[in-house]
Amino acid sequence: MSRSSHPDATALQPERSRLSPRPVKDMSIDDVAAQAGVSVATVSRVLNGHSNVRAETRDKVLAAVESTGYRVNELARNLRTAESRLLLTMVPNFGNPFYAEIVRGIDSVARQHGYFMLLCDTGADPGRERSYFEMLRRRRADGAICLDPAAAQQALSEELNTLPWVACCEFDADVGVPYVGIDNYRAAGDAVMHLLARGHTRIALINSGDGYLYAQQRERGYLDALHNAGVDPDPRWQVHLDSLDYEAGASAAAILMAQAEPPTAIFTVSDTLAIGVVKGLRSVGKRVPDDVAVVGFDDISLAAQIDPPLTTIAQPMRELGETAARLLLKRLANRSANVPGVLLPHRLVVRGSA
Amino acid sequence: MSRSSHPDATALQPERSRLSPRPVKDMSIDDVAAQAGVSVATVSRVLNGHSNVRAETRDKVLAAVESTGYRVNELARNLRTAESRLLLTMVPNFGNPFYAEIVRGIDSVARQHGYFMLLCDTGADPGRERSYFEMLRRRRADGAICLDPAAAQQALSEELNTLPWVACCEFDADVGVPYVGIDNYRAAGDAVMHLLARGHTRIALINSGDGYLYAQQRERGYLDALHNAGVDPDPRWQVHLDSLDYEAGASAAAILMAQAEPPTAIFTVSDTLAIGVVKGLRSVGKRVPDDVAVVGFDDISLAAQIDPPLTTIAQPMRELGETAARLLLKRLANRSANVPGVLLPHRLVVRGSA
DNA sequence: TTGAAAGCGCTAACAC
DNA sequence: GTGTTAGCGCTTTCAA
Repeated sequence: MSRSSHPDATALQPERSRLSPRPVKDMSIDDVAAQAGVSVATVSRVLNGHSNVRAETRDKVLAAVESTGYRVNELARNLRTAESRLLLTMVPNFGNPFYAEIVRGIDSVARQHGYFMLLCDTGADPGRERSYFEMLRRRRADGAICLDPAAAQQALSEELNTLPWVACCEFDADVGVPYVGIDNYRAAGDAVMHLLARGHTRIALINSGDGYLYAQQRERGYLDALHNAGVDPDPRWQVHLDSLDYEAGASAAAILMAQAEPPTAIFTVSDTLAIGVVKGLRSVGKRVPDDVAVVGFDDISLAAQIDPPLTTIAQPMRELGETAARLLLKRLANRSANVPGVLLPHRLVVRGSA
Repeated sequence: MSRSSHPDATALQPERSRLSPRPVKDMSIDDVAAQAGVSVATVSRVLNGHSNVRAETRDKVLAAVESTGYRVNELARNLRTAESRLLLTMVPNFGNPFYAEIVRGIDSVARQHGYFMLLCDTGADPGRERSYFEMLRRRRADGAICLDPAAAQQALSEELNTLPWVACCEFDADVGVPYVGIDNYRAAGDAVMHLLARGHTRIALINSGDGYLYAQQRERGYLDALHNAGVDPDPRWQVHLDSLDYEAGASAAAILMAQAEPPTAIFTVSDTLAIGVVKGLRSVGKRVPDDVAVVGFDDISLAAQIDPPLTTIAQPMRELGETAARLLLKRLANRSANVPGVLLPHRLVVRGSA
């Protein structure tokens, strides 16, 4: 039986008033039962909001709970009900502000359904990632949402398929794991077409490592958009970075501009990178957007704050998180439910940088 | 007899790799014991690395674990050992990059000691905060680290004292809860003295809400530093904000500059605010630092990236987190241990903005 | 409407 | 070194 279908037990356990002293030892359900003069079964029923309890009995139990300062031991409850009510969220790097809003979306849906969310920083390390999936196998968590790159690929070769998890942002539609994300190919195309429409043809791409599926998809979107416009992309303008942080973007931009024929526009697969690019450009004396236009990706809250404000592809981060959580919950509720993959819309946000 | 050892079981599960068949049903320690021809106690000993097991027996058990695909059920283990091995970390807002590195520090120490860390976003809401403390009482978590403002104050009036938690960054030394933080009073003084040394006397303070202890401490540091220099602080230059985000800083700066006698320097209690201030200043045509100098607080990684790079007070964020985790672990190991309060050093980092 | 009792899967005495 | 067994604190049949 789902606990969330009943009134929250918290409501039945009011904060202890200052008048009633703290229990000397930990109270168990037996103590409450003894105190109320009923059986433990009845206490349990009251705690879980079952209706088949006489009002008078319920009051006795509640009074006993109050006077003993009893708190349910969820360790015991979890064992009995065989669920931990914990959801894992795996992110490659929670210092990256892109994830913050997604995680909020997940958290809010999880809480609404009586789950807690455990945020796990994997450092995009498959080893750590696996250690978190291991938590699922050990019943420490009921399910997981993975924003990490490696998992989707590993799911092909391992029995990760059978575990209750969903992919968010990073996904492989062929792998049989429920997912939510955006159409990275088209989003990248939109960014490039915006730059083309502004008259740019020497358009660089600053990408993350190839380990990321989205990196591959956005690269194809970039290349195809260029081809469709009859522009021949210069391979020297495509750079892959291991890191998404500001510094990485800054130095990549400086290196790009040191070329004989430097690009006049830079498309970057993340806003954090783009912010670094703007700084890097400035450090070599280039103005944005006059000398070089910059387009980012994600639309983190910072994007509108920098100088110049960043033109970028907005991802619906909150919805991404909420949707991921809903898919997972659906899967948890019914293990054999056919949970779909879903693609959410992106949006080009034009600001000052391009 | 375990069904997965039957050849047919594999054939019935085509989606799994044929190399390592997974169990059809969940294996328990009894299944492993049966498979290995030993008792459950022996299996438990092997699993927990006890030394008093014959090597030969150990191998038998390990082989049985392998062949059954057994995973320990930590729900059961937790009930038996009466610990969840989960630590809570409560932050008012995990979108704020200031917390990211602290949380990393906590996480790394926790993991080293076999604990998982659950990150909780309280939104600085005492209600949500209490619901997390409630998790402690219900044995869902073993201990907590709180970076939230309200807890310290509440600890005075409630029996929060008796719960296993430590305060980080936001603390009240009088409250009897172990804590780690910096000397906010002196740090603010250092920032103001730097500005004074640069010749400023019209120095504004953009502070957060009074609910934050650090806000009060930094305000006193600011006021006293000014007094000590014989400067009379203009009350119109002290603003309190509900929010720490970029927008809040931007509009506060604009309003400050609209005064008849606007300040020539702004000290801000957080880098995020300071970044907003720089943008707000720019939007009303003021140059930084030529027209107005800006000093931030925290030294988040972004601080060095913006234009101009931010002068700020650096907090040792990683160490703050690591120390908090160690204090908590110490308290958990020995409930009656006398866990101290600790103050870590801050540092003025001079960059371009002041 | 209530109670008695059987476990959930594990660890740790205690016995051999 | 290894096995037997008694719980950990709860939920949930099943009977009354």
